[in-house]
Amino acid sequence: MEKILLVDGHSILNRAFYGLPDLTNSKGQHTNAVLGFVNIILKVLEEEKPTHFAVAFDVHKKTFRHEMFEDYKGTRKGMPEELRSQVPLMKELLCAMGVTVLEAPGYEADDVIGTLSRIGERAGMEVSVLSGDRDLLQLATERVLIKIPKTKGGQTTVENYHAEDVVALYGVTPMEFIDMKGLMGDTSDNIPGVPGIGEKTAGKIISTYHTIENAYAHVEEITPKKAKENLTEFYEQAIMSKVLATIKCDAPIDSRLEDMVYQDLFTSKAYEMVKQLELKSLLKHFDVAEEKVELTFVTNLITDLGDMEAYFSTLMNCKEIGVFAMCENKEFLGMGITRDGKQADFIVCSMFITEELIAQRFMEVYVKNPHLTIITNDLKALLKTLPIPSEGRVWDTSVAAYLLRPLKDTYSYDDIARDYLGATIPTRKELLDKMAISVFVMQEEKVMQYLSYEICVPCLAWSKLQADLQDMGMYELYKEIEMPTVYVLEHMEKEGIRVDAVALQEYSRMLGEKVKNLEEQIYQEAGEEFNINSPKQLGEVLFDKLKLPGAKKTKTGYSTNVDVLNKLKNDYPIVEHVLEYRQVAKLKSTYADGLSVYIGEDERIHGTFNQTITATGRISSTEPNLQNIPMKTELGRSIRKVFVPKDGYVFVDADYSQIELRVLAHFSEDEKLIAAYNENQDIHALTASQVFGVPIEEVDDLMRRNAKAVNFGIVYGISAFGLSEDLDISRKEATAYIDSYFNTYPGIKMFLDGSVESAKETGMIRTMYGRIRQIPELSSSNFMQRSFGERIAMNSPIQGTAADIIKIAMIHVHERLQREKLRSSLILQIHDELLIETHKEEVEIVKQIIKEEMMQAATLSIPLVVSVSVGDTWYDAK
DNA sequence: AACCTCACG
DNA sequence: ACGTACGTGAGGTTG
Repeated sequence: MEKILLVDGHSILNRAFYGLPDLTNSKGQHTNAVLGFVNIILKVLEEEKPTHFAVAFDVHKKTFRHEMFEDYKGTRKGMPEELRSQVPLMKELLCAMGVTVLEAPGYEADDVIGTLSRIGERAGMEVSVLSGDRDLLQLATERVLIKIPKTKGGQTTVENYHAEDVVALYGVTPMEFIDMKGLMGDTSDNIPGVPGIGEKTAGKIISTYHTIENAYAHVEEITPKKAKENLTEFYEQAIMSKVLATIKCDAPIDSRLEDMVYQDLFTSKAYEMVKQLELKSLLKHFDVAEEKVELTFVTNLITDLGDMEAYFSTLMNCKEIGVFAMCENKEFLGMGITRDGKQADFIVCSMFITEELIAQRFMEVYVKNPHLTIITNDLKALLKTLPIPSEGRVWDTSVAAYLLRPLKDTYSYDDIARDYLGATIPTRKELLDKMAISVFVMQEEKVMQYLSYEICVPCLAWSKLQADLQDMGMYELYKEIEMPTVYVLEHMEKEGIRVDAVALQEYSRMLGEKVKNLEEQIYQEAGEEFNINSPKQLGEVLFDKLKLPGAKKTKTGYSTNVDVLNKLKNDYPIVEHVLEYRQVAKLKSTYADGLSVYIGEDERIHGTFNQTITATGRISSTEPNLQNIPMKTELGRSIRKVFVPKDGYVFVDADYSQIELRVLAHFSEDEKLIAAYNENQDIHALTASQVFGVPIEEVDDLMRRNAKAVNFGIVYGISAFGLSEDLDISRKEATAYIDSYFNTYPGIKMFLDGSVESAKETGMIRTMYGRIRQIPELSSSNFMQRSFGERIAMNSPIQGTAADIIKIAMIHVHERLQREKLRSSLILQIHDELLIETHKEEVEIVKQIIKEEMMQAATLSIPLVVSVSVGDTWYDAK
């Protein structure tokens, strides 16, 4: 028998939207509702196996119902933008899938579905209706099945209702269901009903009298009294409500049933759209032979010395090869190479095939074959064993993928394969779990599969990545800034920084003593022993037991952070001691003890610098983090005394003066700010003078401090709230500061507004050197999310450009130190600061180089100012 | 694993 | 009315 499935488009899309977490593609388009919709209909199609299929949508135009109630459906006009933008996409995708999309001007989707269900019934079909809206239950008959999806514990199940099921559940027939609703009303649909009659009373009345009219005829018999009175008084309204609640079954339908024949949804048109939307999980449904990427590789083990020699000679004729250093726990096990992206060759280390030999042979080939291009997904790792010189013939796919989508958290081969080859392949974890790679397991199927992926995926994906970089105008950024940066970071990691382990231990011991004393004192003041490190226990002691004022709540309990405690510390000694305890404990655990475990045999710490982490283009530092070594307090700062150069060397440290504000001055072309920088004025004092309207010589410390906070706030994407929190002033005052600031520097206001505006248009921001960052938050309907997006749009071009500039400086400094054959080395980058371990004989030249290269890294409309200092420890070199 | 707190730019 | 300053990483507690 023929069967038609009718879907209530808006209600299902709505359910999908609220049922799924937000999902955004790389262009900033929200896609969660579309994905959820498709998943629901696929499930139902599978269940129902209909012969005909159509989806109905409301036309967003006033219907006659609006004329009766002006605010009718008022609740729906609040549809969030993230959902609204998905409605046309959904219709388009359905059309691409060959599904009939029904809309009737002046009629709700309900009416269209009602009409079609009657047409289907009359044509002798079975009818199934899928909707999230229980109103549709009135359409149920013996032949019309209403299906309502329900989410239970993350699983979507569908409830099915024929006429008898409606009777069983509500005690009324589907037709009576309308009358029932006429009585009880429905706030979400703005159907008034009769006051004082809810679901229970309505059910009782209708199951007895079957219609509102009949109930009215017997109104004297109705109980309770209240219902009787109200029905009498509001009878007209009840009848009107019934009309409103009635789904009309006479809507004009353009399409014919024959047009609604259900056929294969996975057309090539739909495939294109799903790909555009980046709904990866749907791609598997498409059977597009040429597009469906099957990634399987031939593997080949090379364990014989002669075979290796022969293999390397074949590389003399190669153009592009994929390379992977097979390592485990910093031990080199062999080299993986692919010449065509189809076969993965493993050169395995042994007694005869040593790491050095592989590296030597490989380098020979690289030098002799100038057409050879090397592609890898982690160049910095590869360079640890293969010191390939940077000649513009080496490409890192993870860095390329990072530039294209800097918000992703990983760029593993499986990410690259999915995003650039359209292939879903198992991750390392899925293949190996916790298994370690060794030469002994290298012949195991899964290990070989894993290695093949690492070797071949970058090789296959490179052309697409390169094209995308070019399309996005980032190829130069990639080639001239990001790739050279890989080499500098690798160099810094290899060099490391020397730490005096004995001095560090002494520092830790000293801190330990302080911690002990503070602990005892705090216990005494609290009258009990508790875990001071536990915000929960601390909060209870301070605010419950000792009844201190100013308790602020977090999600889980009292807030005990510095801002809260600082306000109390002058009145309560215990609070001051807790603050001191916190500071000392942090120094001991994170820095003194935390750092000591990283000191290697060579007395040095070799941290990791990450290039594909931050959203803005900055570098990050891990294991340990060398970019957050204390500086602000003397006790903390003194840890820098244990960072020492090797014998015969000193530290030369250079940092940019206010690079972000200078970038802002350049971008905004604000005359006053530019003039101030050109005259090398004290920018915070000047800002204070302008904002507070006093002559510059009368600016006091507090005014300058406040102005400085405003300047910072501007760079962060100013908000009155943030500034008021930071300065502990009222919102009103903060607003006044900001207004005054923008009056002083109108160019800045123009620039920041322009940044937000263009970000809203394009969904992304761009730095001076073309780096992008997508900002999906900008299209959020949530005020907080959207405001966050706006602040990102103001801050990221500035922070990102500063990050670009220091990368350029690093590259130039490093190259000059190398080119001039100096013994000095760049060893740290802390966002606007570079640290060079400098041979004592090279101090002057290094000072000159670093200053010059940092200043000249970018040409802005104002000078880049760099301050340089020299010292025997990092502490002294600041 | 999530949360809080705090170190840096 | 909403409730945050931008970008990070690490250690500790808690469930």
